[in-house]
Amino acid sequence: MCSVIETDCVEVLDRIVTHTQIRPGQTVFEEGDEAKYVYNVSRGHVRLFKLLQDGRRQITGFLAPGDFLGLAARQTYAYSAEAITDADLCRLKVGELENLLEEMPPVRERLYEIANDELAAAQEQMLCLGRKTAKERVASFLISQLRHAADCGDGIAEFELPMSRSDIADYLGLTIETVSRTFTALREEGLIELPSTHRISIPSIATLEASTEA
Amino acid sequence: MCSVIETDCVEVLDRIVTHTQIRPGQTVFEEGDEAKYVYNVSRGHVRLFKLLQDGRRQITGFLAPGDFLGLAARQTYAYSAEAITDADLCRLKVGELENLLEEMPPVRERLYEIANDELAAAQEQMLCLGRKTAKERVASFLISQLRHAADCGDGIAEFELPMSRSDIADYLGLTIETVSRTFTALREEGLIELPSTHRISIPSIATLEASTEA
DNA sequence: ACGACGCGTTGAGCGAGGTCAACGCATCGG
DNA sequence: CCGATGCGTTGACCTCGCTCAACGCGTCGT
Repeated sequence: MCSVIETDCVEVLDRIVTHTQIRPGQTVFEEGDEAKYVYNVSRGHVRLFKLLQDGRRQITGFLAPGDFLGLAARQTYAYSAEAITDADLCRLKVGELENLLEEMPPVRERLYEIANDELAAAQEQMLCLGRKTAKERVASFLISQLRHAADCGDGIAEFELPMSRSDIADYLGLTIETVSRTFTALREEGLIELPSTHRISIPSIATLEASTEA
Repeated sequence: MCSVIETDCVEVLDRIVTHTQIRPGQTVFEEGDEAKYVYNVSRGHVRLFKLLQDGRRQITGFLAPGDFLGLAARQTYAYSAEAITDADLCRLKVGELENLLEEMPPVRERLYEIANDELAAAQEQMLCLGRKTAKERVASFLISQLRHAADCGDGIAEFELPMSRSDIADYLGLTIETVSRTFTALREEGLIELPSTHRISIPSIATLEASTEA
């Protein structure tokens, strides 16, 4: 299922791609490593993050099946990547990717689009981190996770959160405790339901969306 | 000086580009506007930002001469843009840009690089907003502004801050007062000097850099 | 010349979210 | 079967940065 680039050329890809499996918590690469490979997530979930020297962590994104990893085209990776769940990745040497790009120019166009989508998401996240309250951040996060889940199938407003409270906290610039308290508060207000710790149900998307700002 | 794309093809550009001048505070475009044009800053400084309904503002970036505006390639702009100082922009219809891209494929490659640089900067900023203290944020900001200024000439560690305290606050996810107090604190610690309100001098870059984290 | 205004600074008090600590609950290995 | 471990929740307290307010200073229009 590495076919996300272009469904036509799966056979070409199969020849130059390596499949790997990783376990929860396992590192794909670390910030500063030489950027030899580009990856695509075919199963499971991955977190991307940056660390400060004293261990403070900022998660810059979560990846789901179909998402790319390490496209940044710099000499070294600008962030670290770890599996959240069991995951399958397919891996491609950056040199091979460049060959591919010369053979198939529209692929570069597609990569450009991906970069711009990520950029737009990053700017939205800056707004979140810089200007929203804890409640607004959590609500925004849940809405965006819902959209992601909705794309991948069912229209129903219930979905799985594969990441831990600690991951959510480090994504939203909060502490574990604040995330937990905010979930509880949202539940008590009837904005969300928590069938289990990692499962979210949203009775009224519009109402929750209203509490993502103002 | 729109020649930043490719020095070779200035003549081609001159035919399809329009020059405009804008005054401090004037809007270039607003979030949600139809993205008809791409711009390049040839003089002055510009701020990019997103707003919440109640007026809270997050500045996502500052542009200096040579920087591009509105490259995001979506249907509508994902953020607003305003002049900080008097500024000259050159403007290009997105359609024209696409023609240009087909004539000169390496330009697309360049745009891809630009997008990735912006993405890396955005991720660094997320780390700042999500996990750094006020002092660390201001120090990080000053170091990055210094690097920008250093690229554009003099190796000396003194430079101009074209933006107001309010802009800095909205970029760093702080209030005006906290920014002001932090400047004062950094000055009292000898980490920076303030020859005037919008002028910064850094006696020891290494020392200031050390206070951008941990 | 001068009041008005915008911008930056400083002070006093407050509150959202952080810190520290205890506890519940599920999972797991012995 | 049971203690250990990891994760999430809850409570009590504290602190960093926010709010509100006053003031200084430079600029501008009249």
